[in-house]
Amino acid sequence: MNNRELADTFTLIADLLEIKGEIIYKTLAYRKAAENLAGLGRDVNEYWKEGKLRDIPGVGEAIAEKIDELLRTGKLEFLEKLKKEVPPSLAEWLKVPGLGPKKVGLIWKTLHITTLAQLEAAAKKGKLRDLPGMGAKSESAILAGLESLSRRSGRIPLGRAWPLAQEIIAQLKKVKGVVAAEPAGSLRRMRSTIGDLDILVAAKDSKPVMEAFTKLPGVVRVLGKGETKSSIEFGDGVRAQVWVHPPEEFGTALQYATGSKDHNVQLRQMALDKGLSLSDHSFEKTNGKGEILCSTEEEVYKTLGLPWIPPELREDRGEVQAAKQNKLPKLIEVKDIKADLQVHSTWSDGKLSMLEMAQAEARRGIKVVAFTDHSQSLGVTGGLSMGDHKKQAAEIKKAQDKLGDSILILHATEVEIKADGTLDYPDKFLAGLDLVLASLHTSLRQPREKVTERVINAIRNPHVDIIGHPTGRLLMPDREGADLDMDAVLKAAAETGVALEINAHPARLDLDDVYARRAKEMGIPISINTDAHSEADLDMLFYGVAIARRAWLTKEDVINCWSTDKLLRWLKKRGK
DNA sequence: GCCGTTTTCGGCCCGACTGTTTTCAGTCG
Repeated sequence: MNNRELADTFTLIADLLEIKGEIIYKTLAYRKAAENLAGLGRDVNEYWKEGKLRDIPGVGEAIAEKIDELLRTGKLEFLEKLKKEVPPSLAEWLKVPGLGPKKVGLIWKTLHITTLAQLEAAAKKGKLRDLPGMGAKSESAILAGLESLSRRSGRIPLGRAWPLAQEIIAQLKKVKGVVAAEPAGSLRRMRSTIGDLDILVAAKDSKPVMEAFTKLPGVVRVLGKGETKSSIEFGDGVRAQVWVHPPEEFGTALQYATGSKDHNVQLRQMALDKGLSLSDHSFEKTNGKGEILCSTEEEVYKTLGLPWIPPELREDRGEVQAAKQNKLPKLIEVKDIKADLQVHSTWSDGKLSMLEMAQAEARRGIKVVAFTDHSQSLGVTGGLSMGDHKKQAAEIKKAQDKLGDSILILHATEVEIKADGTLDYPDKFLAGLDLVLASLHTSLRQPREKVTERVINAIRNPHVDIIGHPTGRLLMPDREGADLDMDAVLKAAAETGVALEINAHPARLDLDDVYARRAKEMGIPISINTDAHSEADLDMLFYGVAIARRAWLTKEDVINCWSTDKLLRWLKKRGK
């Protein structure tokens, strides 16, 4: 069982316990443990082997025993018993917007139904409205929720949420009296996937903002409309929520709405230690009268005696401690990136010629571009034969002459790590290229040992410089990555000094922050690349930088920020 | 069920919004 599966198991336990009516803090404990397992960045099996399960935050005696049983036997007696008490299909009901554990429990216990289909049928027959505490409105809300659930497809990729949020913000900024409008929540923290879109607006009068917000184009449902908060749903199931606060409270409000929840818990505790109670409105003095208003986030953190913490770090992963000690990293920024080491041209599946692409890069201040067109076995992309590379080299020479010293082109390849674990070109050939990036595109569903071995083979190849999008996951469309033993992969990378990529394309964002941070801690160089196939793709770089920032990376950690000399020396030392 | 420079028991965020009610429960973030 891997981290994800364990996390899912504990989430299921939490759901079922909540429906059963167990005290809320017990279910919270299971959820907390599940969250920490999912975001661990290290294989739980490692903790288990070392007998250190309880080092995992949120894992105490009872949950450690359950993890142990799951890892030993693949089963959990406790859960099997629980499933007999509470039908596991009821956990699905909790995903219906507007349905919580209390109502699920009530409907299940009184009507003796357990599936979503039965729930829908009951609502349509008007059987829900007579239940205690429910009426015709809650019944139609459940039907609307069921419909909305069928439209939704889980979390929204950042690459979809971000542009949509920018559109909404642009609309809201046009409303009279709006002083500021900003993304908040996981969107502002730049998580690779977002639950709902959170937006914060500063304005004295909230009414016109709420009017404009609930009438945005594409809105199919208004889920709520109040004085300080409203939420809407778009046709594709995406939900957005807006808070409106007066400008003098904007700092506390933005801080609050940005989260994460756990980060905020820490700040509130710090506030209490100072005799202050922190809310989205202000700091209130706990002893008597008086409050401190903050119009900016800087003031909020300053009041707590902290430097401002970048939103990408606010995940309760040690950032508050680091801020206290004034040890926050100076996070990488887009302007620090001087090289793009995975770019495609018309030689394979790119839209532009190498010259056009290099010019587009140069316009964006990039000094080195590596053309990593696909290798021969990836037929669908028009992968290059070794003969093609000779012709490509000639074209690079021509393009370089035209470009002068505005930008340096590297003759590179995105070489396929084939299903049998070998690379798509012989070593001798790879040795002649300026840069070799090796990636998985095929046979991602191989068993863990097999697919891990493929990647490690590539890492151990002396001619490979970078592993591209290491897990192969896709966010748009949603496709899980290979079942890699990331501990083994990171270990091999640390030993050989090969760089691991954070692929900036919003469809990938691979590595994600958790592994990128571990890679940094292990001294593995990171490479952030656009994987651009068109000029528009070049402007997606900020997504990759955002993931790097979430991973606490500085410009020193990322080879794309190095001077051209340093980068070339590094490539040379790697046996080129 | 977890956790502890408020430490082995007693907290664990809490306010906005909605619907079904007449003072509150459930959901959500």
